[in-house]
Amino acid sequence: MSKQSDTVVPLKPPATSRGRATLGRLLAAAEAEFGQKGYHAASVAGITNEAGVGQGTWYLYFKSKEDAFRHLVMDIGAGVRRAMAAAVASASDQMDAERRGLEAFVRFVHEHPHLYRIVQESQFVDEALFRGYYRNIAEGYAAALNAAAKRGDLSPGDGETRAWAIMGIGHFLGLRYAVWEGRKAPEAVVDEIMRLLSDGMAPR
Amino acid sequence: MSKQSDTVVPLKPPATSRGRATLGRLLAAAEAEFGQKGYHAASVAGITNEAGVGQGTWYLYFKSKEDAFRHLVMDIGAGVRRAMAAAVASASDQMDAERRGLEAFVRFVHEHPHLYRIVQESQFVDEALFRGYYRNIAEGYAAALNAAAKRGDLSPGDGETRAWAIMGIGHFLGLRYAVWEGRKAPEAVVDEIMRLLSDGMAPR
DNA sequence: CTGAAACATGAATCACCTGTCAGGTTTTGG
DNA sequence: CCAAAACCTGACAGGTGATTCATGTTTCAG
Repeated sequence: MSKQSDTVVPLKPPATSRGRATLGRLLAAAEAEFGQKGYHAASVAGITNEAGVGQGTWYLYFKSKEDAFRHLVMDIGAGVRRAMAAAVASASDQMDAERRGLEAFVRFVHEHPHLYRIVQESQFVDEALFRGYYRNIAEGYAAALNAAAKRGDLSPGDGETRAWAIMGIGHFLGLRYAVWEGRKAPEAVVDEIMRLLSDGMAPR
Repeated sequence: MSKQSDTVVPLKPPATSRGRATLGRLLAAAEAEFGQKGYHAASVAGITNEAGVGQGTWYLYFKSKEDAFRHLVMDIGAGVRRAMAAAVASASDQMDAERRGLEAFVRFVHEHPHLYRIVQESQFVDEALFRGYYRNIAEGYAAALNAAAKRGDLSPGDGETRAWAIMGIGHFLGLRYAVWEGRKAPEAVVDEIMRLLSDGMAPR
């Protein structure tokens, strides 16, 4: 689960419960600050202030501002993958999985309103982190789509291209509704998208 | 064309050709610097330095750092819309227009590699600017799709939802190929996307 | 209870940034 | 050619920011 995480995780996990509480407040404050202001405009002073601790305390838990930011991006990526995998597990067929995945994604964004901004800022901090975020999602997704096509659950077609295309649809769906309007996607909209995905929009 | 632009355009257009040349170098340097480093990490000193002019010169042409950035975002948005409108004008039917539009978009991104980063940074500078960028594109697009559906050039369906979905597909297509790999989208990939858009991927 | 380990602090350091300005240089209209 | 307009400059004023560190305070094992 935390293959890469270990390289950026806090220096040492806190040993006392006081320490764990402080780290928790610091992480929450960091997510809010990075999400609202972006990486560069966010300040360690602002984060520690919001968390109610002294500035020096930050460096007890993180090697640097950048270190903490990486931590956050990878946590978010893992969270998205976990939420979607869970949602899709109980699908009856692949088109059903698509709908559940799309809805789970928008729901996750709705619960993590800082997700987009944090992920997008990551490209200015570490391009590999940014690309990895999407590639990690796309990889598993493409494999699932290819398997579905092979078993006849989808028409034949390249899973990788389909995966990125559907990620794009989900991205803008989440942006419009969860991020901009703070709500889940209207059912009519999801229905329309599912029609597009299943039957396309060419005149019959 | 420049309804909003006027409010942020350089104080006065340069009167001499020397002035126009300097403004041009400044704009080019600003696009590169903002694109590479992001809004907050980019510095006026860095831009003027790259443009080969004194720092004070910047303020002869722009009210502030933010002003220039807005200028850039709106220019880019206008450029995208213009390029896509031109590409689509000669389409024979709507599905043909989709392909031309998609290809024109990726081509435009390929020619303006800083586009994504600049547009994405705009949400930390001025949320309305960021949303406007996408809404401007989506509006015209949705109208075109609705008209096409009405005239029977597409199956019936909501143009707005379709517009945002296809923008999402285009966004990731441009990201993967034009931005990340510096090339146009492979034809096979565009073909696969067109199949998805025209016929969907449900098993027949 | 006690000493060591963990945790906390905020002032100080050093770097860098935006926007201004007084003092030039270049271009242009007449 | 010449005065006015346009353009250019880089040092500076007024800030902010990340990170360090000397100096405490709190927690906990034994």
